[in-house]
Amino acid sequence: MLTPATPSLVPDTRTRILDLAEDFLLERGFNAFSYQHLAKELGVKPAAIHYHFPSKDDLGTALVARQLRRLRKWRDLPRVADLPPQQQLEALLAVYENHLGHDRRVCLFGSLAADFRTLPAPMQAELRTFNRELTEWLAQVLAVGRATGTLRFVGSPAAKAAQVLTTLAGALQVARVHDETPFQVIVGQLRLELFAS
Amino acid sequence: MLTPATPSLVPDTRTRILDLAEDFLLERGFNAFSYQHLAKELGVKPAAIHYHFPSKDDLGTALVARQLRRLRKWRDLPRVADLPPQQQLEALLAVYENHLGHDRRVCLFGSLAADFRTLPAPMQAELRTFNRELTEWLAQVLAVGRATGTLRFVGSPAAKAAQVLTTLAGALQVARVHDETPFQVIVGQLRLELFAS
DNA sequence: CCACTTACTTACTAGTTAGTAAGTAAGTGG
DNA sequence: CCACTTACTTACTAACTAGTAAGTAAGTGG
Repeated sequence: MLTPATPSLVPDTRTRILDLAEDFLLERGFNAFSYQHLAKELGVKPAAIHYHFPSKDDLGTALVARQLRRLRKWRDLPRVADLPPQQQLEALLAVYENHLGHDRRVCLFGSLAADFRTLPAPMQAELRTFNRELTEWLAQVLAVGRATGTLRFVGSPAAKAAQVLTTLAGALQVARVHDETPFQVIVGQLRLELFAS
Repeated sequence: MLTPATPSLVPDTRTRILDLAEDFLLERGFNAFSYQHLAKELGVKPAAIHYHFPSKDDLGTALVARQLRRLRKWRDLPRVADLPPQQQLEALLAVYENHLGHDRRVCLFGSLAADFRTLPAPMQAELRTFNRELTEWLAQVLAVGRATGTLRFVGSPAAKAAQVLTTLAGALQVARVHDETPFQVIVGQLRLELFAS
């Protein structure tokens, strides 16, 4: 085999394409990079990318599908799934703080929402599923957290989950436009309101 | 004059370009429309648009600058400035609900944040000013509202203002990806938390 | 060892992009 | 009435876009 099943230090080209495309997507937006940009940076020809992902639509869809698989894997990880609710929420906040530390990358949702209507239908569908599953997960976390007295909020868990996730996605966008400060301020406000004192 | 100073039913070409570019920007994103798209829809040649806005950077900057002028005008309008805080907040929510009703358009900030790093520097600067002034205005509204007992929140008015505006921008993006429901849910949650019962 | 697959490169097409230069018709100001 | 300005159109360029077709070197399975 040219591509070993055992993970090596140098990932195969397909993975390197996905990784770089994700970089471009989260840093510049889906309509702001081309196969030429990818090819040049990877040291291959644009046609090599067309070999792995015949069209940019295929590439974009693969990108969102991979992120959805990551979400499901992360959510079901024992070190996440077995945590008490307030620590599950902290783990979620850590993911967004990690984006912030990674050159103020926005999250996948925040990078695709504005261009949503220009995206291929399968990509739109995957993104909807991604957002829905993440919201449902957080709603469950919030419901248990309030029931056990470690988290505090008014209204339904579903509404609060939608609000919190929307705020987090937006906070990364604000961080990009200004600097890290507003993100820290907004997340500080979320902690202040959610964590029962 | 070819272009009367008195506002007519048919705006001049420059204004028609700005209006249509704003449509495209809020519906598809800055990197997803071209001078050809604008020209075709307006029934002019692309060079006519270059005449009014030599480069797309100029057009984009004019777009954000106009929105900043609108914000200042709206904020200082007697029918807004003279309102009690809770009604000023309602007026702000009405602006976002109006975006929702207008084919689920995202707001200017939400449409530019993802592509921010691909934008010309003057456009970035205008967007920063726009977001800063809006946040400062809302912080003041919240401060007065809490002092007079009509609005309720913990933490600083500045932090709460940043959080609320970020949530509103994000809520329009979520509405685009799904439908109007999550927007209504998120704004309902905001009202529930902010308006003193 | 030979047919086949994988992972590319080379070479190309047709369409789109922003942007420019030159021309022009219509109106304006002195 | 004439020089000038405004608001365009026509005609063009150079670069870039996604995408395709054909070729090829290296490895794989029978």
